Amino acid sequence: MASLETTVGKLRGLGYKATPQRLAVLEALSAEQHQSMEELRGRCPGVGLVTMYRTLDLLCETGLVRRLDLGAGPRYELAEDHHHHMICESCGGVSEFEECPVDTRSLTNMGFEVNAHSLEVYGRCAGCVEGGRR
Amino acid sequence: MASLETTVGKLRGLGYKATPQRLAVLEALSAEQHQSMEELRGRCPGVGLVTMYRTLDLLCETGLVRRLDLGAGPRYELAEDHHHHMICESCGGVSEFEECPVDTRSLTNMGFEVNAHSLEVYGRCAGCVEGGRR
DNA sequence: CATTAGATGAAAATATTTTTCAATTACGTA
DNA sequence: TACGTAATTGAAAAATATTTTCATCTAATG
Ligand SMILES: [Zn+2]
Ligand SMILES: [Zn+2]
Ligand SMILES: [Zn+2]
Ligand SMILES: [Zn+2]
Repeated sequence: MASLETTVGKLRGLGYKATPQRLAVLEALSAEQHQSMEELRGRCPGVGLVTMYRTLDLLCETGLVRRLDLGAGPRYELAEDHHHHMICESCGGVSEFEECPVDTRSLTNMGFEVNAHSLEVYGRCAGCVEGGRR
Repeated sequence: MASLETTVGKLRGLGYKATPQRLAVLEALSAEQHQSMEELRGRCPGVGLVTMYRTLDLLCETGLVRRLDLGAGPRYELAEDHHHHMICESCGGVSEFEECPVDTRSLTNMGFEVNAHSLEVYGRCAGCVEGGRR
C-alpha cells in the first residue's frame, strides 16, 4: 500500500512531470483494483481520453501499473504487491489472492531468465458454488 | 495431438455443421500455435473476416481453441494439451512449456472451484541471455 | 518570472470487432 | 438422389477501441 506521494515520487525520479492529469489517474487507480478504461474515465472527468491512454501506457512502462487481461478487455491496477486473480465464470466477479502458487525454478534451470509472471484462475467463487449458480 | 478429424467430430457432435470455412480455420490453427487473427487470415484466403471472428468465437466457446493474451492482441491456439507460455521481452519470441508449475490446491481449500488457469512467464529467453541482447 | 522540454487535448486517422440481412449451403429426411 | 430447412456465410455498415497529429499549454528549473 504505497502512498500516492511515493508513487508520484517515483514518476518524478524518472524525469516525468507530476501533472494534475497524472495525479487524477493515480487517484482513480487507487480507488479500486482492476478497473477498465471506462471505469477509470468515470473517475477522471476532466482528463481527456488521449491522456488517459498515454498516462496508463506510461504507468505500465514504468512498472507502476499492471495491465491485466481477465477476459473482457484491458484492466488496470496499481502494481503495489504481487498477487493473482480468480475469475468467477458464473457471476463474473474478480478476486485476488496473495499467496503465489507458481514455482518458476524449472524455467530458470532451462536458461530462461524470469522477470515476472501472470496467473489467472478461472472457476466458480464460493458464493456461486454455495448458491448453486451455474 | 488430436487429429483434425477428431476435432471436427467434436464439433459435429455438438450439432454444428462442418463447413469448408470451419475446416480451413482448423487447418490454419494446426499449422502453428498462438497465431494472431492476421496470421490466421493469411492461412485462410477465401474465408470472410466475419466468419473468421465467428468461427474462432465458436471454437473458443466449445473449448476446442484457446484465446491467449500474450501482450500484443489476441492470439489463438488449439487447446490440445495443457501448457503455458514464456514470452521473451527482448526478441518477442514465445515458447511453450509443458510442465505445469502451478498448484491451485490452496484456492480449492478456500472454497473456490477451479476449472482452469492460465500462466504467462515474462523474461529473456536463453538465446537473448547468451547473446547479451537487452 | 522567463524559458523550455515535456504534456495535453480536439480532431482525424486507423484498427478492431459486431451487427444486419439477404443469399447460400450442409445435412437429415423422403 | 432430390428436397426442405435451419444453420451458415459474407458484404456492407455500424459500433468500438486505439493511435496519430499538431497547435497550444504548463510544470519545473534557475
Ligand atoms: Zn461468483
Ligand atoms: Zn505469482
Ligand atoms: Zn529471445
Ligand atoms: Zn498449468
